[in-house]
Amino acid sequence: MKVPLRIGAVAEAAGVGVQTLRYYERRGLLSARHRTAGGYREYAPDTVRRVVFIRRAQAMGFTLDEIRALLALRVRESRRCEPVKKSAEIARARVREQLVALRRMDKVLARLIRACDARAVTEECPILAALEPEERS
Amino acid sequence: MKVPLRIGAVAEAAGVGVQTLRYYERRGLLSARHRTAGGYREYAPDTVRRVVFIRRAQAMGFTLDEIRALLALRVRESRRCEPVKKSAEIARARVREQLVALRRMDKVLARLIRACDARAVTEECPILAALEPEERS
DNA sequence: CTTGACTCTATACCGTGGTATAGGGTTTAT
DNA sequence: ATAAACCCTATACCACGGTATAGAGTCAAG
Repeated sequence: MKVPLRIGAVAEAAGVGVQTLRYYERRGLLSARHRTAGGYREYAPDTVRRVVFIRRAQAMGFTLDEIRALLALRVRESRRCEPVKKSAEIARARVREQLVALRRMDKVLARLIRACDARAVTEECPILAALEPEERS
Repeated sequence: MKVPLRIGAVAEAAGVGVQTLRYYERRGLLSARHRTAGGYREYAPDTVRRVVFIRRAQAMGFTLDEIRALLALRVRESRRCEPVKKSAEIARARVREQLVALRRMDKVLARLIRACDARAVTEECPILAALEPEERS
């Protein structure tokens, strides 16, 4: 693998598509330091690390905008933890909110599915009944 | 409130926007039985119930496509529970998958945030460090 | 110097569930 | 008869994170 890398090599090494890298560039998460005379992007080898960083942060629930901020922090002030921690706390709060909503859904669905099994043959489907506005409650 | 209802009355009664109702129509969840000479949609009063049904099902994690199927089932064979139950089980499986992923995210984030609090002043930010591909592990 | 693999920009499109806007027509009360 | 309030279609746009396509140019090996 040669230095500097071209977009295809970076993409393959990081396990993403080339379109994705250009998309990250548009979103401000990535930039090619140089271009060849013909306009080809040339990347330093540590660009691959940067892309892997992005994918990992995504997997943890950070948005691309948040990751852009994290990357800026990483470059500019790697010893100050506070802003990064704040970002992580925001991401975690979002995650926990979704957890609460999903747990509620899971409970309701589980209950309805059980009701289906328990119902008598002549009764209405309990799931559909539960979705109906009370018709003659 | 007159019968038949116009789109604005249905929207208000169900607590949604008129655009949303037209959107549901395009998606096949709703249809106006008649039109006036001038082309206005006219709805039966139980359309409001139908829309409330849709919103409730959405709140439980069904997609609009799934809800369309539920509505068809509701009309055609309200005593047979099986296909509805199957739909609910698919929805629940999706919910549980997301729960697993989110719990994992929550754990990782919690650990990293704690690590931030625990670290010595001279150390690198543990969150950023965790996102890095191992540089010299 | 040609060929094939690669790259470039620009633009459109995907899914999801809508919302907003433009430019018009209808209904109903006064 | 007119004006307010409502409705119509069609189209574009929003977030989000990309993917696909068209049409052109470039690079490297043989």
